Amino acid sequence: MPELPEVETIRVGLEPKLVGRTFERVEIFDPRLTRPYDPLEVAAELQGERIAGLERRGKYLVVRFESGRVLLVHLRMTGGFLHARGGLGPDDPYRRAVVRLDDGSDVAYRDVRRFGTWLLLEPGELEPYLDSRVGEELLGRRLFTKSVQPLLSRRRAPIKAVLLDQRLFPGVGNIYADEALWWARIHPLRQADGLDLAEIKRLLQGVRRSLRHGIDRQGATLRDYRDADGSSGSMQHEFRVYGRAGEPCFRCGTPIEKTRAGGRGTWFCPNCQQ
DNA sequence: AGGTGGACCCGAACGC
DNA sequence: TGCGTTCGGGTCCACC
Repeated sequence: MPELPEVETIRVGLEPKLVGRTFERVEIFDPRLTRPYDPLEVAAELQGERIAGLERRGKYLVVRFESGRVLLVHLRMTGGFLHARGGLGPDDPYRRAVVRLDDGSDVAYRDVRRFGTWLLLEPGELEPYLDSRVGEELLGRRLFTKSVQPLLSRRRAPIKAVLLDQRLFPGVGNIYADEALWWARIHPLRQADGLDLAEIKRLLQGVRRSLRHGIDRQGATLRDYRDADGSSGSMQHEFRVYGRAGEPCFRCGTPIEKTRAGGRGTWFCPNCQQ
C-alpha cells in the first residue's frame, strides 16, 4: 500500500538511476497496466525516450521525458520498481513490465494485484490530469490552518474519510491517515466540519509528522512494498495505531480499537482520541 | 455537490 | 489436510 512516504522513497532511489538515461527497450506483459491503450503501442512509443526527471505528485510518479511527454505511474496497492544492474534474476510471475536502459541496466515493474497504471501523456496533458485529482503537496510548504478550514467546513463526512481525499491531502492513504489522527488526538469519526481551528492545526501537524516519520524510515513494508533497490522500509515497526487493535496506546496504555470509516479499516485510541 | 458503496484484483488469513 | 469464504486497499463510477 504505497502511500506518499513509500512512493517518495521509491522516487529518491530511482531518480539517480533514471535521469539522463534512455528507454532502450520496453516490454509490457500485462494489458491492464496501460488500459485502455494497447500495451504494444505504448511500449513502442516509450522506446527511445530520454528521461529528464523523476517527480512525485501525491502518490503518482511522474517520469518526465526530454521530449515533453510524461509517463504517469500509479502503484496503487502493490506496485513497485526494482532496478538491477546485472540481470533481473529468476522469473517472477508478478513482473508486469521491464525497461532496459541505455546503460544496460533494467528497471522491472512488479505488481501482484494488478491495480497499478502506466499512462503516457503528451506535452501539456499532465497538468490538467493531475490538477483535477491531486491537491497541492503537503510537504515542503507551509500549511495554513485558515486556508484548510473553509475546505473542511463543507464536508460532513468523518474526518478520516476526508483525509483520504487526494484533492485535499494528496499522498495520504489509510495508514498515515490513522497515524495523523492519533498524533492530532482527533477521533476518526468526528465530522470534518465540526473541527475547530485548534484541532485543524493539530491535524495538519499530525499529517506532516506522520508522513515525515514514514519517509525517515524509508516507508512501511507490510507485504509487497520494497524500494527500488529491493530493500524494506521499517516504518511498520513504528505505527502508533495502524493494525494494533487490542495493543496498548503508546501515550496512555488504553487498548487500541478498530472501527470503520470511509469504508476503510480504522484504528484509534478511544481515550486519547475523543 | 457531497456522501456512500461496489467494482476492480489476488494473496493471506480465517472457518469448518 | 483441504477447501471455501472473507478481507483489504486506491481510485473510479454509479447512484442517492
